[in-house]
Amino acid sequence: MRIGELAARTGVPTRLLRYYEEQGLLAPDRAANGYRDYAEELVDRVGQIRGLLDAGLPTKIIKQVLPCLANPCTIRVATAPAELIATLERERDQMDARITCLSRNRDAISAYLDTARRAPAPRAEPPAPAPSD
Amino acid sequence: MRIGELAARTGVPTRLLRYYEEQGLLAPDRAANGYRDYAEELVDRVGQIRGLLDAGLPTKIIKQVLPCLANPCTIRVATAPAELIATLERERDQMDARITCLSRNRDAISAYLDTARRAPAPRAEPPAPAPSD
DNA sequence: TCAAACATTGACACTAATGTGAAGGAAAGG
DNA sequence: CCTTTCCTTCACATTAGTGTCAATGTTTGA
Repeated sequence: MRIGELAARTGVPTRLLRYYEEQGLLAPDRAANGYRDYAEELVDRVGQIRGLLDAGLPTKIIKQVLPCLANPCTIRVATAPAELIATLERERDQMDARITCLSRNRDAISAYLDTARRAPAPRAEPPAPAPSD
Repeated sequence: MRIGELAARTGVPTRLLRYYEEQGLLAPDRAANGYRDYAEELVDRVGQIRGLLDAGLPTKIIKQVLPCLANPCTIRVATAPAELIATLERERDQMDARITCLSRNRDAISAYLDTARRAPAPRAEPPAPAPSD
């Protein structure tokens, strides 16, 4: 499919799809006229890119991670030198840390919301600057 | 304590501590000479800020979230108008999505690492361009 | 067939957010 | 006095994402 259709199906602007390609995250074929030609599975790929970016991973890392996640069944072990393994391990550990931090804070927010909902929302008061507790 | 000590204890450069203050995430007192005077609990606060930033939350949101998470025991319900509640709910949902995405991909990476480790790391081969499966 | 309407291309520049570097000056303390 | 720490301020770096332009390709309808 061409870039317009992919944009429509993923909700990602054409401009951004070209940007991702520039960053090495996508590598569509080219038609004879120079138009990009996206394979069907790139629809999912774009979603995955969006998710990872939104999760805080930089494009440089996503570029390294994507090839390992593209075909879950056909993992390309052959393309994994020790260097990449190390990068992935580092990244996985960072993701673990991120998940932990996010979970903790999400729980804290949830707890706050629970408490706040129990009390009636008052008219806005001046922010209490750390009550002496 | 002064900015240098806080930087030493948190590992966050003084420059960045001033930046966070500029963004409204920290509001240390000032000594007579103009020096910033950080309270003890701001050590933890800085750690929390770093975690949230690394988790992908923008400073603008952290600024709203922090007051609710600062004193887990002394939650300031009074300062939570409906608007803030809505913001927090939105943010919590986004954090949920982020956590889900991160977890999924972390698991995928882990699975890849497991497989890759089972096979000997070969000399780098040309990247297999999506084998037909 | 011709032309208007629309999609795609590369390219340059720009914004917003996070983070750094460095200059120039003032305060603290030996 | 001299060094260290701190102050403000301006500028810069990086990353993700957008705006826009002129040129070319495609589609469609008169």
